[in-house]
Amino acid sequence: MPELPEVETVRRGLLTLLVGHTVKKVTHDTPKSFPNAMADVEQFLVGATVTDIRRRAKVLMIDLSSQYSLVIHLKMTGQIVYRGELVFGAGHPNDSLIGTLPDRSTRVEFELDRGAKLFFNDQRKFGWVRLIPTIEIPNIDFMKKVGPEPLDVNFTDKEFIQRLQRRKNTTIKAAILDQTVLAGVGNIYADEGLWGAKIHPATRVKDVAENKLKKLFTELRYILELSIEKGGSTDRNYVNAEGKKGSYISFARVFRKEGTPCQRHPDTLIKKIKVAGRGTHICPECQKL
DNA sequence: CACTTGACCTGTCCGC
DNA sequence: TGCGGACAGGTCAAGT
Repeated sequence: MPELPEVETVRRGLLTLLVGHTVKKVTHDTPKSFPNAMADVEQFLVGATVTDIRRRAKVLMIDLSSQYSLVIHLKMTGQIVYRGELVFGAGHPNDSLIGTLPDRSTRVEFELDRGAKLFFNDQRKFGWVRLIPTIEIPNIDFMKKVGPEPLDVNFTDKEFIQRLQRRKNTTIKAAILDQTVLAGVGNIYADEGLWGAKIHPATRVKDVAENKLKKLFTELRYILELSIEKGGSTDRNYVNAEGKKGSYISFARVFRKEGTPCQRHPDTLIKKIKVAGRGTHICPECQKL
């Protein structure tokens, strides 16, 4: 769920809401969600001020004045939600969007100055928050192997094709979901991009013509940009930093559209199949093996 | 090494 | 209505 556009939307929200706040206190209910020693929390988090919010792939980074950062992966059901007296008062309409916090999915609660709070909620406990020195972020395993940012202007379609073709015997869907090939694409945008490029998701990479791969790159970039514009996709759990849902899903052409007509072939219904172990949505007419 | 599958979790939905 | 099982999808570990 939280893929590149969703994490980017959270980043932009936090940039406005969180930068400048000082952390007063931290509590968590699940060691798995926040595995740091409390001694580190006391020394490098409590009393520190938020200086910047960054994103790489689907990973969010909250930089602190202590030269440490909160590194966050939302995985499937993670949420980062800010609640501040300056933005939401009691009875504010946004309260109804996500309910009262903390709730039973709240894993970490950050108390901030000026009465504000930051919540890390995660129903399924796959996500995590880690406090690490800012300078060491590039050395964590994920950062060392993650591929280029799709929206980086220096990432050329030639390189995209080269990186994809390293996985020549796997399916094209598995290849674009592989974070070492390129960063940030998950199940929703994989399906949307493959429909846009008219490629069947189960096609082996080696069997996809280069002009189609080039088209796929263009489509993925277009879709990711459009989704950021729409505030991301809310399928089930995702909300932005203010607890609000995204609207991209209403623009989706195939994702969760099974049984509805294809936009290019009104007589053909979108079908749901399984590729690379994931629910996959296709138009059987424009995406053939 | 390349590739696939299962595990991690919990809530929801579907069929009986 | 209750209950079991399938499903949701990001990443890593373990398996082929």
